[in-house]
Amino acid sequence: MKTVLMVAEKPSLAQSIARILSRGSMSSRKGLNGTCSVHEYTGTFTGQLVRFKMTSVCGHVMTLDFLGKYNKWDKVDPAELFSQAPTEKKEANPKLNMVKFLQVEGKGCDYIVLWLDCDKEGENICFEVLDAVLPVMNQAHSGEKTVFRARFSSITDTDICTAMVRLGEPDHNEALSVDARQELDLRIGCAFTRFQTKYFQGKYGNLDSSLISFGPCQTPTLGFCVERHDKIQSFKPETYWVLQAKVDADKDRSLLLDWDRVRVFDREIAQMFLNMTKLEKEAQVETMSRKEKAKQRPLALNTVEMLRVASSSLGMGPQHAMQTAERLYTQGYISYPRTETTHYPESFDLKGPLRQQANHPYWADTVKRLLAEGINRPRKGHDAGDHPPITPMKSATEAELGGEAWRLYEYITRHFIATVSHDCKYLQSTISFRIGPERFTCTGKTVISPGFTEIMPWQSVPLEESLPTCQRGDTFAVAEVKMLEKQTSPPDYLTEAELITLMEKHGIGTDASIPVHINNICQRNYVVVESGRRLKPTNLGIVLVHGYYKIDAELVLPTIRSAVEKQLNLIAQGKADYRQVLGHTLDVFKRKFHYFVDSIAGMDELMEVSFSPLAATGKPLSRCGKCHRFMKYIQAKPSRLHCSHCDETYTLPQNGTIKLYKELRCPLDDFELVLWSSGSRGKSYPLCPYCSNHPPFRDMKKGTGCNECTHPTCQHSLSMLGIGQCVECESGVLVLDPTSGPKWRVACNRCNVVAHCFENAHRVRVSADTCSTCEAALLDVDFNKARSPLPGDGTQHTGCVFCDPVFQELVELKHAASCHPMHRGPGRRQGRGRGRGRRPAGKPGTRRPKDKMSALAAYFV
DNA sequence: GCAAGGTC
Repeated sequence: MKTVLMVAEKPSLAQSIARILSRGSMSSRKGLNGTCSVHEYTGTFTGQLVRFKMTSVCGHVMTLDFLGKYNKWDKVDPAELFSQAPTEKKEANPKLNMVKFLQVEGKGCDYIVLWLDCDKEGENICFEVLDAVLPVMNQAHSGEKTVFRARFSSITDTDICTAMVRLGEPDHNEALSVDARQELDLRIGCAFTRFQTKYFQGKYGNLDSSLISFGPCQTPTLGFCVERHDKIQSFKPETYWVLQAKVDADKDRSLLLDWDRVRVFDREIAQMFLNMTKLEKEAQVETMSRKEKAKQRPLALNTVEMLRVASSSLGMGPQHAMQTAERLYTQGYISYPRTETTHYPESFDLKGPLRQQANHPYWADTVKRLLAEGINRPRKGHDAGDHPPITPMKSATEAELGGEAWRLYEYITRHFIATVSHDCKYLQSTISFRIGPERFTCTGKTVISPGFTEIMPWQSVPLEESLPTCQRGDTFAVAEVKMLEKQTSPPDYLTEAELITLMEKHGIGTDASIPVHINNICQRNYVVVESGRRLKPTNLGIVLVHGYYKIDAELVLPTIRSAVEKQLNLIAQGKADYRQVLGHTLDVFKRKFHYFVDSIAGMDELMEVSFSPLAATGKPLSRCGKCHRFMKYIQAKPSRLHCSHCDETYTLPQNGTIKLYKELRCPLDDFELVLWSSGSRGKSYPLCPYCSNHPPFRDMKKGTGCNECTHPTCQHSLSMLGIGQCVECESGVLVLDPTSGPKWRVACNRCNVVAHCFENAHRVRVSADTCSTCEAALLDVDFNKARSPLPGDGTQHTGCVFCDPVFQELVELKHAASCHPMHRGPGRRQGRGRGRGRRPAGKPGTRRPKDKMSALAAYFV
């Protein structure tokens, strides 16, 4: 029997599609990466009985990057990134082992059906999948077609089944347009980012951003925020005047009337109108109208609208809202949260999800009534052909979901119920009056039926008293006419919700990437989120945008993305050649880049005003090995040492603190050593600022400390303080932390393993002798006389931390704590209680530390 | 160390 491999874009879709096509009779298993599943069933394909294997990727299989040597910032001129620097495709997520997985599953298959999302990115992923799988599939008989593309517009039985019988071919042009986009974004973004970062970080000490980035999406996003800032700055309040009239409606009620001229900006003219009306005793009714109006129920929910409401009403940032929504999705509470679609397919079962909510403590009444009286068809929205609108899939309570997730879920559910509710109907009454020569109006609204506003009370029509019934010619006594002086007020900073709307309008980013761009400009310290989730640009953000305006405004205009996308669409439609468009666009931006580089002084003038030069920043800390003067420690991101005499800057490891290390010097370059520490519970090691930036030995990497230095005799080096191979990671060596006493520690120089050794020793040295069992270096320990753990009166002991029975009892394995819990990666085990984390000595199957010399030898390869 | 786009 022949086998048909089918591939969707994400695991959840593979499952839904397989369930539809197999009519529920499939067998499922996890793939080798633990993330993607394979669903198998038999059926017919091109008239024969076959075995179907439905699986998925996880988004893009490959990502584009420069060849390794072009990623060395100080060796490559950013201008080379436009053409000379070759690019290569790498696996997008090496942990998922996607290529291997696809090849294992694709081996021996005869046909492949591509079920990737029906957009350009999906089309591109089709070819990534084919590149991986075609080489291992069975050879086709001559002329036989083996590659098919399924095109579907929603995940419904009819659409999926129709797609299966109308298979087409993947569209190479669409895929190529994505290849072009990837290459443009990479080359342009990296060139500008590297140039700006190096230029400004080399001059200023208090930029407070480790990166001065540029990108066709993030830069215009920042541009919107600064544009609003500029409007606020340049705003000049103007005084204006309005007339306000009050008439008596009944004995104890008066109506406030609005002036039809709204306002005037000339006091004397306002005064003239006041004079003409204030003596009038009566207001005459010119017209009275009553109209039934409706406030429409909302369109079904898509991602962007969810993010807007999450920010403006729930006070949740887009990134956080998206993470919360993803969790609700993977736990089965809501449907797929990334969708542009606001329209339910005709066949969509709306009552199913609604019935789920029929017993919910908060909205059972509304839902039951809707089910009994019949739901309203949702409004016709936009169908982007991706996924159905965001819909609650099962009922949940606050206790079950907890705080944030509940609030988002509650909103999604109320919104869903609203979409199948009726519109809100209200009566709008308008009375138009004349007082002397001037006209005034009064409007009032009364609710006829609340409709959806019952479930979305924040959308309710505000309660107002109904207006009196009257007709043309009726008169009301004027109680008062007065003139009010007011001032125009500046706009406020842009809210996140407004920014999302602007980005969507200008096609900057996608539903999935909009939160990422907003997050980027926050993390790079270009804007800060203020109360009400308003985005206020920082000095750095303002200077950058004003600089672009000065040099080349196109770099920050919202059209930069759409202009390029227009070109890319020509490729997708087959109207332009991929190479030509790519070459031409790169050429345009290369010219822009050179012009930008030549004109950078224009941006620098603005920088000078807000930021201090390197030489004027920081505090003196350690001595330079070249001129022996003090270098200044610049704490602001990225932290570094600067020698103003030599005009050299030495970057330091980030996310830690730096101290002078006993005025000790590096034997190689005479620089004073500093001590890097990740916090009281973490790791620390000495570091030579010069070696760390210019590694003295071929095997040493940049950015490392003395604990990775292979100097044969320096007392701070790995050679002198190294003990043995790390018990967890492949390449690390456990090194004695010479500063850790009296709570002595040994820490891996690569991963975050830390072993707490001896609490009450006043001296610990690494011996030249090695353990006869495991060949790790022995430790020579002098314990405190009063609190020695040794039997009898002994205070001195030499032994192996792994094998010596005395030491084994004293060693406890932990993981270094980072400065802040946020910096800890996922899934990292934290230090455990005494005992459990201890190394199980000599237990079969556990990895023994390699001997010290062979571990060291690995460094010299 | 960089972009933007998928997805986990």
